[in-house]
Amino acid sequence: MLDKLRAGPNMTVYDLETTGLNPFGRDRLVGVAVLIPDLSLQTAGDTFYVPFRHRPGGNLPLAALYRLAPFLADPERTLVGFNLKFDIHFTEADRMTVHNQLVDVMLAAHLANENELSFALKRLGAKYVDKEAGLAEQELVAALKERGIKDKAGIQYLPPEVVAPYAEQDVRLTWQLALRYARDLETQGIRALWAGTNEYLAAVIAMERRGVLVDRRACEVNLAHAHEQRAALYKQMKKVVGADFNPDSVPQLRRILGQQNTDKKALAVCKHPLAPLLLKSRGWGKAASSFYQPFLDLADDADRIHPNLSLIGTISSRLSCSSPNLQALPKGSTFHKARELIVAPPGYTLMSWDWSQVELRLLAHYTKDPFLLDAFKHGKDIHGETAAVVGLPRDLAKRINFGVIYGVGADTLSEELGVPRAQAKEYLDRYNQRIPGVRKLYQTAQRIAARDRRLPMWTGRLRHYREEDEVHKAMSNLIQGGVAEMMRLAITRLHGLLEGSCAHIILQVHDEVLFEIPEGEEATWSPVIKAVMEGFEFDVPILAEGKAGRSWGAKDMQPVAAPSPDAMFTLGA
DNA sequence: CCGCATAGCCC
DNA sequence: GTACGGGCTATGCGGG
Repeated sequence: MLDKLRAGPNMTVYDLETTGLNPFGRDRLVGVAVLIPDLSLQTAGDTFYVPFRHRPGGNLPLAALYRLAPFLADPERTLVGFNLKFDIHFTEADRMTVHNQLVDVMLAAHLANENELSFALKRLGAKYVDKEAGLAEQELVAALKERGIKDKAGIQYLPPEVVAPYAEQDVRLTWQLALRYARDLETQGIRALWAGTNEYLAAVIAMERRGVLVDRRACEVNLAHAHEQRAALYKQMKKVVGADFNPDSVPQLRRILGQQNTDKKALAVCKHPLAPLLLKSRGWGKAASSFYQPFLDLADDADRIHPNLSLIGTISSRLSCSSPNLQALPKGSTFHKARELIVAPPGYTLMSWDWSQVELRLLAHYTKDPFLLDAFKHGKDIHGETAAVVGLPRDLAKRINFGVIYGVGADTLSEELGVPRAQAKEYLDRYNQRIPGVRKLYQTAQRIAARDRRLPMWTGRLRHYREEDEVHKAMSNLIQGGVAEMMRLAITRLHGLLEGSCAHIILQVHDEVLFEIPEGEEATWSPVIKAVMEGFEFDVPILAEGKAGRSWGAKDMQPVAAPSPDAMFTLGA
């Protein structure tokens, strides 16, 4: 195989079998499937399956695995795979570094159609390559079952010759899909975006691998405290109710409170003596079960959490985040102290950089509305200006500004603002009268989406519309997707600039980037980060603000003195 | 065991 | 009459 790798094209199709799903824990690769493609397309290419950790034996020594290392480290070579994040994490768990150019077929599938019901290799294979693409896996599952193994994680207990046909079919499917999507994306005119998202993938893989450091001791203390609080509150609530009950059961609460709605908003105005206790109990419960406990469960031996950052998790091209969802950590309240648990390692500072009102700025760019352009070009307070022209308090204006991006209607707005429907309608009418560009963009975007069944973001990325009833989201998609594309470009650029240094990107939260910066290098990197994040040529300036501290918690973070970078980096528009 | 409903957290 | 965009997770509950 090594000879053929050397003699063949500078391209490897690569797929690993593993003992499980967690490369940051105890799971390791079991075998390596490789396809050496025939770029003339005369043949299907040669496939190999090399076993290393099968329990029945028949393995090659790990020394043979490391002979792949030079190929994987070669920046001139291309690595083709399906969900390469997975394969690369496992490759690196065996202390090999991947510096190939990446081509991820799963990302192509998402670019081609973000509405795809499943992005599983077998499903896409069956749909676009071969109806029987699932057969090899069925045989594999049957072989597992014969041996009383219910989980695919048991693949290591099968002999290599049983696994090989399955593993080799996966690389074959991957390659066939790669060819199929190359044509598809070419037809759609978005082939270049595939290269762009593959570069971004490399940055995301690095973020996941580094992960974030959690303060384990503080997690344990907070968890115990939350449990104590919850237990004490239950005692009080039991007295109020007069019997045992389950505070997590909505049907029981409905009976006790005598009302249908038991959510936070309803409880806030509920006169029942149980309501305030229940609110507190839920607060502590949420903190314990959604944040403190998962942090402890998911942290590795070095107290680092490696979240799953999915590039196919949203239709808008944002990242989604799971295990845990670090994009949804509470910003701070009486109960939740989750962000404070994300801390800087010794010798480092955490830095957070976020864009200021970036969605509204992109909205200004698209609408070209004089009011919005003027406000942002002259650094005015956008919510204050909106309040002045619409004729309402600033905090309500702020909420209208967020609402219009989503295409808010009078009903929702009246609920949101706590004013009568007629009043909300009046606000919206006045908004549209004084700032007419937004409504116009809403209609234009919707018209294009309905007519073409697709809508391009400013980078060319497409949002595809299957159903007519989705096109009302067009403007929102355009703005949210547009910001996500800005973030993709900024992160890709920053990843390149930080490579080889001791400063690292560790997380991205839609319009915010979190860094670990070595102490003393803050002033070195701040201008670079600021310049990249502000380096967009739209019709209004794009601004980024930095904060730094020992944890991600608001009270630990201090503003970073804002340097005025030259326009060293431009990401176009 | 799984899907749905409800609740709650984020941008 | 329609109409607030995009996510993830925990828990309970009812059907199979």
